[in-house]
Amino acid sequence: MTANRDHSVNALRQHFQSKISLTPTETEELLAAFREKILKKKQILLKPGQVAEVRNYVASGGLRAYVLDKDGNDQTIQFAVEDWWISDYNSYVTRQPATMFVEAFEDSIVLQLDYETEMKLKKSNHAFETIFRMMAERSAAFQQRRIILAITQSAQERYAEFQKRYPSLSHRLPQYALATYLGMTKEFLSKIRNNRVK
Amino acid sequence: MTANRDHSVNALRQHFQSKISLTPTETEELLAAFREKILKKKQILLKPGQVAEVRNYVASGGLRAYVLDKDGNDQTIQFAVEDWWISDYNSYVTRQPATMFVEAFEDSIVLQLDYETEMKLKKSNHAFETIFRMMAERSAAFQQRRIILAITQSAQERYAEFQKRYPSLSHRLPQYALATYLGMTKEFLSKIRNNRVK
DNA sequence: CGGATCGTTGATCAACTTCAACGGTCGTGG
DNA sequence: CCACGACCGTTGAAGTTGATCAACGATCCG
Repeated sequence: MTANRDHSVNALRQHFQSKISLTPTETEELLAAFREKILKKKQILLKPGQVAEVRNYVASGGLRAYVLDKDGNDQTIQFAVEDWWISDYNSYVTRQPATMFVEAFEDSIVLQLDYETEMKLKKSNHAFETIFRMMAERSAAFQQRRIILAITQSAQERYAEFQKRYPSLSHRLPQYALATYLGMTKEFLSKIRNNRVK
Repeated sequence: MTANRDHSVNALRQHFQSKISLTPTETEELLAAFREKILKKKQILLKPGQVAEVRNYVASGGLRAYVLDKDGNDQTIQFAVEDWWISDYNSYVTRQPATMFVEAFEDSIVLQLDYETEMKLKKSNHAFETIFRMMAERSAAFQQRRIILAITQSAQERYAEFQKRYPSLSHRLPQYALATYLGMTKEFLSKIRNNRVK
């Protein structure tokens, strides 16, 4: 649906414009490389074993990435809602098989950029290379902050911190997924939320 | 000492050559941007509150990055030995004050690249931009793997995994530092190592 | 040689998990 | 449009992992 795609692409245009200055021609060339994909809740974009062929910009809705631990429980590693990116980044970058699932937890619309196209863009234009460099830097810095939180804070502190930083998300995300993202069980998160922890 | 610097720079030259193909001229231009710094054990390169002005390539020795938690205990976030990089990456990239200490745990030699110089290099040459993009990508992918380990494994499994991946490091690092890196206390790591855990 | 630093060990304790049972809600097929 | 099952969150009891505390031993370095 074209109206749909226009709407999504406008969001992505805004996203890029807020990060770096591109000429109108460059901006449109970059945007033209993305393909829209519409997802139903529970729809899976990527499974372990597959190589992540695309990176996904979330135009609307929400997705999460998770792994299965040895007991078969899923452990959420990453969330993405509007204006965020998601993929098995390690797989996308190294071309190794993914270890994560990527799944929509709401009906969603994503804009996908595939690896080969991204490579060509980066090669063709210094400014594009800069954009992806900045995205990787932001991602690395973000993850490092997460590691610090995970190592230094208690379960309650991690939840409080998340609530403070993402007030709207803390209600919007499935609770079982948020719990494992924060490194605890769904039962314990439920107790924290209801002040039932000793 | 020039002989020293030659030796360090050779290591870094190797490092870059293994990653991307540069012309000899480009390689030397890049290497010339680094300054050697000699560190004694316990010497501190960066403290919280300062902006990280440089990224450090470890030519010899070993460093770690750590934060102080609310009880004043240090928690190791990152290690770097020969051929690795270290800094408060978040601070370096965002120009915000650091939250971490960066400290040598052995006598070390690092090659430092300061932020402004790096910016100029990246602007001046598409190939340099590519190098730093690749470094950021590797860093992001690495950290994501660490988050997965932290969330899905028990203390003993995390230690076993570390031992397997970095057999030499698991003996070389100060044990109290390795313990917090793996998200446990030094006492508990000691018990794991000596099979004293229940 | 002497003090500081680092690792070790055991006893106790706290944080968090596991397990099991239940209630509410949502969406899907009849 | 209703009914039923699946899914999700909640609660409490019991269990486990790993932290804390304290004391001691070893080692390193000045």
